[in-house]
Amino acid sequence: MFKELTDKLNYSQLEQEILKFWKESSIFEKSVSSREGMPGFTFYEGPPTANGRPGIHHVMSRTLKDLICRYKTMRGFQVHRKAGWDTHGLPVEIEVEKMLGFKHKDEIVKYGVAKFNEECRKSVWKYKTEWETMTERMGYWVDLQHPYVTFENSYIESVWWSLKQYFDKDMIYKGYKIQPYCPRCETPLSSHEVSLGYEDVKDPSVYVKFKVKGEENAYFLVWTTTPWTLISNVALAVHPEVNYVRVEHKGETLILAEARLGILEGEYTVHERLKGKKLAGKEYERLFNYHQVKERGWYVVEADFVTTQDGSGIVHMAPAYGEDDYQTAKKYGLPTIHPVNKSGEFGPEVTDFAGKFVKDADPDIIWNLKERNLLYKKEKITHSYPHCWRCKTPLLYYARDSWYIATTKYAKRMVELNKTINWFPPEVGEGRFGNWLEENKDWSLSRDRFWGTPLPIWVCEKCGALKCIGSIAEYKKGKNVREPLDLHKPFVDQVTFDCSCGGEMKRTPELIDVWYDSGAMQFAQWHYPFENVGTFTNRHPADYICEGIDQTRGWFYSLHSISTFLFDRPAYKNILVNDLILDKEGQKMSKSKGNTVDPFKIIEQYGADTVRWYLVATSPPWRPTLFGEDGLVEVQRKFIGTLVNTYAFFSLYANIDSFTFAKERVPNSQRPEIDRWILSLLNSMVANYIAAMETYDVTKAARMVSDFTIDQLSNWYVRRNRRRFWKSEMGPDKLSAYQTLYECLMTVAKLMAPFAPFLAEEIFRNLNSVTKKELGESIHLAMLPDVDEPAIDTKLEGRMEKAQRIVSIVRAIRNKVNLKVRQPLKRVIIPVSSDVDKKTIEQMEDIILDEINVKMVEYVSDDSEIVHKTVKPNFKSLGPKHGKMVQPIANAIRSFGPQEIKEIESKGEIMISVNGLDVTIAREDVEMLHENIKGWVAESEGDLTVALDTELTGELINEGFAREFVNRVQNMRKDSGFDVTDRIRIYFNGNDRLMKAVTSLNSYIMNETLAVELVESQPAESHPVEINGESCSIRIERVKTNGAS
RNA sequence: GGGCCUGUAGCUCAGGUGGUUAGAGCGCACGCCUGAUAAGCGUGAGGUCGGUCGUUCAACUCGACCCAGGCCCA
Repeated sequence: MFKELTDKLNYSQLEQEILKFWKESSIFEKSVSSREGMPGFTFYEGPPTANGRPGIHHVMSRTLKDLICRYKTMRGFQVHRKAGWDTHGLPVEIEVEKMLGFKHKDEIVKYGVAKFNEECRKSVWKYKTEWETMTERMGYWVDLQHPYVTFENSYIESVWWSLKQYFDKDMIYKGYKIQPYCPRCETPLSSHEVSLGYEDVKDPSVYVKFKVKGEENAYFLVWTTTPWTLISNVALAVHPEVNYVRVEHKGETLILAEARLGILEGEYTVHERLKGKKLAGKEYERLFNYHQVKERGWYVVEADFVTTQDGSGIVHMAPAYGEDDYQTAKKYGLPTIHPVNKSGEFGPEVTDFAGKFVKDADPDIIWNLKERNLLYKKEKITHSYPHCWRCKTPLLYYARDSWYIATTKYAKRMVELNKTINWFPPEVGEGRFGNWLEENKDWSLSRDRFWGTPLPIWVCEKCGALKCIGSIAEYKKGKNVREPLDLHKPFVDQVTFDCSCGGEMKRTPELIDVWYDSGAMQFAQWHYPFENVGTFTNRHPADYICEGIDQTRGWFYSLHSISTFLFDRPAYKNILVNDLILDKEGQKMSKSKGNTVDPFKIIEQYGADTVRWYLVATSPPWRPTLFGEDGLVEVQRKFIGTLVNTYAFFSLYANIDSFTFAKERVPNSQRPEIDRWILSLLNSMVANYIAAMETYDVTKAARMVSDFTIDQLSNWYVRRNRRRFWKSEMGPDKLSAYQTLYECLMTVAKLMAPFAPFLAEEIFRNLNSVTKKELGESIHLAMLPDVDEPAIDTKLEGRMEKAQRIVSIVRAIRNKVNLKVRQPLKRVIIPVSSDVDKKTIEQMEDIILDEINVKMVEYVSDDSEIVHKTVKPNFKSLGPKHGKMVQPIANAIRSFGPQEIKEIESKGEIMISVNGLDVTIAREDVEMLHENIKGWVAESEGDLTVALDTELTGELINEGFAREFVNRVQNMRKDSGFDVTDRIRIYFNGNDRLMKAVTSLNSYIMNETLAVELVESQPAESHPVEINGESCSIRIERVKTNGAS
């Protein structure tokens, strides 16, 4: 027996049962082990950061990861996928700090770094459980039993090994970097944290005069919103190509960009116009002289980043406090002045403002300038400025000591190798990622934190020599190595080495960027090169990775950068990028807005299949997806529900008929046309599906499966063929019907399996448990079917489409003239232009007639008098031939009457004169339309026209009554809860007209309703029923019989 | 300020090597069909295919510019 399902299925419960089956039968493990010896397909898991609960967007990317892996498995690949956890970094530290109630970095030191890191290590697993639960529940198959964990010694050892490769080639150096920094928390923030804390604030907007050296009364006019950085000014920057002017204004000479003259208040006279590059090198007088420096400064430099969008077109440079400033200073060898301590206060040497928090010193500095007549004007400006998301302190940009990887040295190679990667969509690879590589900057590697992979560089206190440790073995040669080994702070900091100079080498205190951790997973996940060298060789690069677009400059980059340097090849071959999930209003989901979606709740409510299908089918992954529950309801009702119903229909009748697919497969050639049609469509779909999947167009693939299932399989094939299942005797025709529907269901299940693995499994197992046609115990061990090329008959597909269109036209006519489909009609008239045309429709006649409840099709040759034809210009063919003449010619064609049309049909062309020119119009230059048929109700759609004979004879009316009668009886059967196979007795009574119809067609009625007897009576409990305006009463009762059918 | 993406019906989305009549689903109204279907079908209302300019016989489609939204960067 096939297990019977209903569409009232509890999907969540069903999924739980399937999860149990997968677990108990180790199906995931078998899906890998059963492919031993087959070609490999490697997936790299981007490790989730373990600092928060999984969200719906994680369900999205995990669905995409999973479905490609399942698909490849079903195509015969052995798919390797190892789970991973990103366990280091500031996010973890922040969680722990919150837990311990810390507000300052110092508190961690006081608390003890060892204890703190121990808390971090524990904190990670708190979230891991939730992730694992979600992963499992949604059906994401990844090897959770053997994950890579970035804090494990073996992982760190691999990371160290790779850093040493860089170090040995002289690719790691120490330099300065401008970093956003919270002076209150005394910590630099990552860019991600910075983006959390933008707020609109009012800042001073001041125009300052810098006196030009050697010129009387002449000043550069300079704009800034951070007056406190003026203490550290060392240069002014102009754009070399921008026009600057020297103006006479209120008795002074000012220099500024011509485009910014509008900022001057009052009259001015322009004396000179010159390009920025002409100003380069000009010296000016320092505003403040607190610091002595060696380097030359205080002159005009050229810089491309200068704009005339705001300010004066001359930019003040304080290399310690701005990235652009810093880069420019490096280029020109300018001095750096950094008089601010770690709390954001001026040092004692800044005598006038010493000890003041820099932002608070702004008004004093402005006052100071004003007194010295160096202030042009002062305003307020509102702009968005980053704040610490924890304590709301405005962030400062500081130059800080930092270790770098010289990625710019191999950036070109990264660009080249990127071109060999298949990006989906391609524009992310070319644009966002490609441009990023083109503008590559050295990788700032170090972090001044506690919980992370320590930078394995030891520095000699005496001679400054550097030593990079690349393995645990090397590390153990140091002093004070503690067992058990823990390659974290503070233990690594206690280890020292002897320098050849006799000095002692101590570790530089920094950690490395967590992005390096995750980027190293391509080898560190197998502890390469210390173990698994072969595994690494076989599984690098990855065939496939998939993450959110926010990883472009994160993981996508760290993988690519490291791989390019270490292995001179890309880390991944195919990459599917997914965009954000927004709420249904298109707003970003955020906890503060309260519009986030709890994935656990959603999955329990709708089932993982529905959620997965919805996320993939609703819009391409690389486009932002608007998440709305209405969409989930629709997916479940339409696709999932329809499929379950189709299966339920199949199992209901297959069980009645004991169909088990035991008999041999009926060859396609011996199946009825409609079976061959659906099988043809099915195979066409398989071909299209594979093509879409191979280019990672998963949305297209999913949509075609659901369109096929809903429109063609359920609403046409099954509906058209119901009678074959429940009416006819078991014979070749019925067998063919069962086999065809079975094949469709099995194939649909397989195609949907990567996307909706649970229901696919249920259908597969239900089907296969009876037929045993597949060897595997799970659909996820099965192979996708090959395309059965000979089964594809595109002509047949075209014919059926035509039939469907004819049916649709007739329904429209019936609707218009108010004749319901239950009323049989005599004939339809279809004009045909050729024998081929006629034959095409003839082959579909049975289907058409049955569907529209009409007795016959009458074909009229389209040159018949009654067919009213028109022609339409075919621009596709006329255009290239006639160019500019096309419009007048088109007008001439539109005015063709029956004579011209006849001529063009018989001779294949016609000569006409347009604007005095002779033009030949060929058959292909026009589209022939049958617009109407004289004397009939007709409708057209495109090149198809159908007319309906609406005349009703007494006989037809009788038949109409009979069909209505059957309909009422069937409804009563259903309402009474009778089995589809139950025999019944019908008692009925009505007026003469009705009685006559019912009696004359009683065998038809009995046959349709499985009635053994049709009794004319006036029963007491009969139901009053109205049929086409006539009243009658009907009662039915179940009859006991021996045996079925 | 830069890069990329998006803009098609009230909503969610298709479509296109340029061809004159732009589609589907949801929602609304009316009608129909139904012994698998809380489904389906038909009809109606609903579109200057974001705007301008250009290329072309012909632009929703190609190009330039602009506007709006999003993401990333600065």
